[in-house]
Amino acid sequence: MKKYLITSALLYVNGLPHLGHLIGCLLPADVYARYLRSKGEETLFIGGTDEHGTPSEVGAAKEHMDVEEYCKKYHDLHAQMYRGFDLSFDYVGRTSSEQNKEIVYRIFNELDKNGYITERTTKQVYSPDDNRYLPDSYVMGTCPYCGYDRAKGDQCENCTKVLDPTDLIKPRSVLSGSENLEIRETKHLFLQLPKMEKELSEWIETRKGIWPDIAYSIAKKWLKEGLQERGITRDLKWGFAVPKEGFENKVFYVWFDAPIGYIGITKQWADEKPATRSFEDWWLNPENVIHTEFMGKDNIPFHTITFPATLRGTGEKWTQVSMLKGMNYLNFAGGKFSKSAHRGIFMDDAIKEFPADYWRYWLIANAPESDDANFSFDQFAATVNKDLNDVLGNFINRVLKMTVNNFGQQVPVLGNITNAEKELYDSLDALTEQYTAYMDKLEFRKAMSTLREIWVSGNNYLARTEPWKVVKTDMDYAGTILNTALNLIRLYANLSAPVMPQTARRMLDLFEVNEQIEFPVGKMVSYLTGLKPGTPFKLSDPLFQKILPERIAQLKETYHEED
RNA sequence: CGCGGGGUAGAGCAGUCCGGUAGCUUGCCAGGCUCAUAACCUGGAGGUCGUGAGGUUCAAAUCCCACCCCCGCAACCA
Repeated sequence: MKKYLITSALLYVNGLPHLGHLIGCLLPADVYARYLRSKGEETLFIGGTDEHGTPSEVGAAKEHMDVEEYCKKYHDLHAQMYRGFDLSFDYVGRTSSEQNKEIVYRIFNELDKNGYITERTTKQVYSPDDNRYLPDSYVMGTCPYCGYDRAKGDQCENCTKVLDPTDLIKPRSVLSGSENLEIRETKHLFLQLPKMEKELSEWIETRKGIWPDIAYSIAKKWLKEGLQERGITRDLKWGFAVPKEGFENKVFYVWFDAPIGYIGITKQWADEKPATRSFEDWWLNPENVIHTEFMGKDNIPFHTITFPATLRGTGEKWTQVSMLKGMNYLNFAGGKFSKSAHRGIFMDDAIKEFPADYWRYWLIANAPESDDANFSFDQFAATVNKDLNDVLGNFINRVLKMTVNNFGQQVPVLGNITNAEKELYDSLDALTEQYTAYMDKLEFRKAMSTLREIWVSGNNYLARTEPWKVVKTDMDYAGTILNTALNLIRLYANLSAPVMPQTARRMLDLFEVNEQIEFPVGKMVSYLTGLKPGTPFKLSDPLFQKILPERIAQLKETYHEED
């Protein structure tokens, strides 16, 4: 039996994650992981924070903290928010861990041995006043082409020309504003991607039609333009020291050690219980592991080109990515979410406003799969009110109350079934098969639309059988209808659990059965006759609450949503 | 002519690969039902499918060409 390895892109530790990060990788990965587990598949779900690099050093300085302390602080905050949203990671690790260092060194040494690492001297901007080398984008100045005075050293945002820091007129440091800059020569190590171009190209070709278009086409684009050697070291302090003579005072570039972090974090997980776990089972076991990666579209080149090249270059049999889900961006009120400007909705605020499942359902049902999507409170409220309250919540409520009023607080006896039940079974067979197919293909929007259809089919069944009338003439059949409807609640719990784990648990716990979540497969009739007659159930408050117009207006104001 | 994605009812989307009477959700209107969270079920109105009195075809949202608009990316901000 193959087993499933699921990784969500490691978010940069600087600052707090917002809804865009949540839907970009964390949440879809979690839904998929929960789906697979509930089907009984052996699943390992890995996540964590990406910590090395200039932004961490700068961020730490701003908060007058030691870099390590700073990263720990934000790592812990991230992890706390992941728990708040019920993200079921098996381990939330760190790219700065000892385990990752070990793997990074192992991979680097293999690459070096195999001739994929070369040295080259480059010119780099050094700022004595900041006491550091500056990445190109940390140098600002006047664009020589358009005269824009806030052009960055890698590109002018005004005229879009690609620049070198040395092109800028009156260059200055973004950090200190100092114009006292030097160009220093510095030696760096480069990964020879061109050597692997052909091999990568052939492999990517096999992913056509399997990966989403956006992932395949971005990878193809890079290959078409021709791969270039890529620097994997930096002149920084915060990072893994490069284990090579002459480079001891340099560290690996974040994009070299970040994806390797998936492996390092798996080792962190394994090291907690070395008797029963090993990272080799997952990462050096390509024949038996299906690896699925989730990421935002900006991450696609690194996951389709650089990271696979890094693993291949070692000559070892690392587990490579099988399926890759690249998401577009979620925008807020027509603009972008922004960490630096703190614009949009951040995960810590979101969880204070509404239960995790409200967000989880809306985000997955509106996932930016084919294009960038927008978040607005009007749409959010409309979906929560209609799908969750009216269609699902109200169904559960009406069934429970009707049963209590006619049969007491227990599941009535299932008597003879009629065409109405047979047709319900048939339609649910078809719908759940479709739902499963969409989940397998990671087509989340379509999966949610099908799940909703499944919920609607319950209301439809009641409209057709009219149990409120039947109770007056035929209590046996009325019991059969309500037995079926109660079983639907249990079925819905199991089907909805990957997206709405808390709600699903509450639904299942209405019945005193003490069951685990289990994803329904095969013929639905067995799931619709599973509750034993006489099983007691609870009445509970409605599962969801509507978001009223005043609340919407208030939220728009609090979060500065523009119309 | 940098590259990629997108432009389909008021809103949000599917359909485009493999041409064949334009579909879903919401909103709106009407009817049904009255068990339920003013909920549920059914029906209806609403679109010259970005533009081109373009091309191919018996037939184009779908294929080809040109142009326009929006979003993102350009390898040192993850």
